[in-house]
Amino acid sequence: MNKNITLKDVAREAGVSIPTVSRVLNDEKFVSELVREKVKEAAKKLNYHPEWSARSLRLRKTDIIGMIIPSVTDYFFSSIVLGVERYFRRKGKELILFNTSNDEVIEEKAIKLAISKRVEGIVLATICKNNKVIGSMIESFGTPFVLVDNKIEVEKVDFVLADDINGSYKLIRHLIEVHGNREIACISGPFDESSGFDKLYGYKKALVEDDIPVKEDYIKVAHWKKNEAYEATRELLSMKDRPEAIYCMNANMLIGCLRYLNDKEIKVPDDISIVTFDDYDFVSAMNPPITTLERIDLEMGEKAAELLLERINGDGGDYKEIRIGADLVIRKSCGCK
Amino acid sequence: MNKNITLKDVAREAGVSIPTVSRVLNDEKFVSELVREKVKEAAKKLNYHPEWSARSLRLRKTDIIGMIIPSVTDYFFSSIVLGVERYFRRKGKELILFNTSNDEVIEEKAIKLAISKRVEGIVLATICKNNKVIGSMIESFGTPFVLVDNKIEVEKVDFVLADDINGSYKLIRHLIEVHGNREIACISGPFDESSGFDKLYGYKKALVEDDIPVKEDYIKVAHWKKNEAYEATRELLSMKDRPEAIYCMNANMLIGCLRYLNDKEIKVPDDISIVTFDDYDFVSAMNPPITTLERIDLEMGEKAAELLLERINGDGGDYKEIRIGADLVIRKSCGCK
DNA sequence: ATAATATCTGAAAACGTTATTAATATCGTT
DNA sequence: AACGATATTAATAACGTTTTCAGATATTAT
Repeated sequence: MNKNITLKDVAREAGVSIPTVSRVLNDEKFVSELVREKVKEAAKKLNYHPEWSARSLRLRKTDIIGMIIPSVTDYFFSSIVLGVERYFRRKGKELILFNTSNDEVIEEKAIKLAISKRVEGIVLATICKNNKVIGSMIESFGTPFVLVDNKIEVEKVDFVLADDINGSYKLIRHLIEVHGNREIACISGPFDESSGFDKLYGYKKALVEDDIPVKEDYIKVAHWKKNEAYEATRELLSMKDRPEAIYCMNANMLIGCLRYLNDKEIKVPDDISIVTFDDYDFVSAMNPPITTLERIDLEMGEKAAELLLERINGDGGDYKEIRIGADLVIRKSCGCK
Repeated sequence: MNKNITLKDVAREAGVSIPTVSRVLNDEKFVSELVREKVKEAAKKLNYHPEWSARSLRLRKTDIIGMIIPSVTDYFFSSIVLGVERYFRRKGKELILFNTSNDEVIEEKAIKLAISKRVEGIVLATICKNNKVIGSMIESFGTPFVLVDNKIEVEKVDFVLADDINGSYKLIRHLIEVHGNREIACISGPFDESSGFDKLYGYKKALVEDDIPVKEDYIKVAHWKKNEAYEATRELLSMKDRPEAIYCMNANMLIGCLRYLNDKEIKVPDDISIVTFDDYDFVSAMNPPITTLERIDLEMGEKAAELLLERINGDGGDYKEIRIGADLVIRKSCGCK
């Protein structure tokens, strides 16, 4: 284990003072070519790496961004992480990842931890619902936040959200207009999360437009979970007025739904049509491929990162709420050829 | 933006000296109950958070781990990230994520960056092949490394790897012994990566055991990629001696393969059998569900984290190479009922 | 009562960097 | 040749913590 090389060592090697080395390495002006060369050479020779905690202590900036998500193995969130990471990598900032495992307590701790690590900003996909805790935490710190995916009641924060209402609306309208479906069920997220609420709103809006009654029995809340969606599908298919189509509001619930259909050898789209909100690689590899909406997760990640950086740099202006829309991706599971 | 509260502020508030506050907050001995209470109260009142760059500068430890992977959106890697994150979270360490996008140059930069950030250790899933650059970089730094997924020629490093040979072997033996298949093709990773090489080795070993000739035409290298696997599947199915079964060596290539089969409406397992190496959520939701091996990615992540921590703490002992094995998960795509 | 010991507290230094300020060298102009 | 302006360098302080180390106080033993 070789002892760390510091500016002091480089300075001695190059025969100059410490600040001069610092100036060279930070590409500042007011240093002669000769010295510049000497210093660079010495730094290279000694294999110098700056001590970043000293730097950030002095500069009062860490170049670190916090990213707090429920689950990195969720297709949706890992894509957002990619978008955020990619953006900040180009800007010379690092990403610290916090995986809350869908646990509100862990989420709270993660926020506190991130703050105490002096991250410059936080991208947060919260699972918090009506709970005011997170909101007041956010407001009590000076650190900028961008919230993705879910909207909660909190001031002075930017939002990057999916256009849940219109996405749902488009999917359901397709089933109605093109396939003449009227008996359309949905496997839903919880309504106390904005994404669940809005997706349901879009679903209802599409039905109401053709005076199709909204049957409460057709709305199954599966909390974005595979297992619950499996069960929900079972219930839907055992109804006497079995639906003609099922709309899954996320990829996990699609998986649960399809598992049930496979187990019972129920044919898609002959026996029942399926549509889902999120397009991931495997969605198009299904048999049949599933009709869905374009992917927006990467775009959401990049946009969130962009907003956060503006806010960090102090030129964010008014707080924004950005909705990212998506067009239909029509495949076969809805009955299209 | 409220100015940061420091030990100094807390000390003044509590009417004690700075070191005393430090001692209280770090739960050290030699401080009276009275003072302890006063300080804690003051810290809470002022909402004190330690300045972590100062702390790590003084303590010469950062509590930060670097995690370098090719792609966080890959099912395999995101699970490893989860395993690593979960382990280190419990140990009070943070995870900085580097996504190299399968680019060797970015990977090199990521390593250097991680080192200069003084991470205490690095979990690396390298895409490096015969290239000696990464190896010599690793050896030149004092920072502990654990390499996952891929093995390269490098000293003084721990490895956590899948038991690629036996996994492949089990899958192919199942096709041979249970289904009597002899014409078995594979869509493979590149052979200059250990995981590709070893998986191919297991595949051949299984064939040779029954004196089944290894046809080079049946081995298609698709570099773990969806698109290339799509093309490979096309080629395989247009051969005059079309195979009875295809073995996909990772989930991405499975997706590409299935996309082609769906496009051409080729039935699994009636027209062709399919097996794959990795089990992910969607693999069991396919129609039919795909026969595969148990998931080991989470275990790999946790194990890698464990080894790295031992190494950081200096009680790692001899360098290890750990192989994690997995049993078959038999579903319907191989022809089983 | 005194000495010895255990317990508590504060002053000062150090970690490695950058910013400020001051000092020196260089140059062109008169 | 002397002056001021400018370019280059060095000395020093500061960022917020923890770690000596020494001093102070309380406790116990003699």
